[in-house]
Amino acid sequence: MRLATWNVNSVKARLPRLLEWLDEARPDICCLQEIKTTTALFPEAEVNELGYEVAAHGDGRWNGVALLSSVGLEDVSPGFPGEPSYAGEPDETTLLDEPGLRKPETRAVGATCGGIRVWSLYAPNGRTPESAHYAYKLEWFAALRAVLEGELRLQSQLVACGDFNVAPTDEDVWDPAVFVGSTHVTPPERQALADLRALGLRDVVPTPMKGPHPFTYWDYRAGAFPKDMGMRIDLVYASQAVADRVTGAYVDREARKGKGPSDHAPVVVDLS
DNA sequence: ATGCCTTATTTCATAAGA
Repeated sequence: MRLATWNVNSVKARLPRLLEWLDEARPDICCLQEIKTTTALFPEAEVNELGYEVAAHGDGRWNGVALLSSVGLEDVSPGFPGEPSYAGEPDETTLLDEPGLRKPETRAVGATCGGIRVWSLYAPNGRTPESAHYAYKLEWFAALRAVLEGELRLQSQLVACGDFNVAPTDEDVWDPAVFVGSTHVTPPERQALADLRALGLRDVVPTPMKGPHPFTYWDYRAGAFPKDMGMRIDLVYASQAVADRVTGAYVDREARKGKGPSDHAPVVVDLS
């Protein structure tokens, strides 16, 4: 079985690249992040053509996640219980469940696919450590941890993957000096990842197809990709039972090349 | 060659990304 996760940075803008990649890499389960469209406007028919069922969860311009599966898609969960809402100042665009109660952003979708509980996750960015967005990011990880802890009691086959927006170690950024004082590398963010691993989740570190670091993201600007100025922020956190099945994992950096790429590359994991 | 930002929307400017 082949599992993949990819922050596509708009499923509409990336549709030709996405379809081409799915056809070539043939993952059985594919987690997508930053679809940047609504659930209703997800290009479901095009993906169905390739043999995938779709669970999309998006609300418009920002964020949005999806799960594609050719091995079944059951017990779909758009978002998770206790998922916090952004804690900053609301404005006229803020989505409300009811007056005064904000809806969570569309950052998680879970489903059971081929006997594995799978989560496609897009963690908040955090912006700056002083920002309300940063506190929200840490709250979001804490709420996620609680949900995964509960699910792991019932389901040994589980994988939480996606864009975690945290580089686990200094080895996972191209130049740690550049990130001093920035989000993605602070001790509390790294502790949030450590708290997930403490549940028994294993970081499935992929092989970089070139260079020493398995980076998954390179900024569009300043020629970051050809210079390999990247970060490893797209992660596959697998339960021990899934980790025991891993036969290989790699970053498909070919997908970051050429015309109209996402700024993230897919992470591909093969399971026995 | 891997090649110097991109996306959707409140569009001819802005906010956000990490």
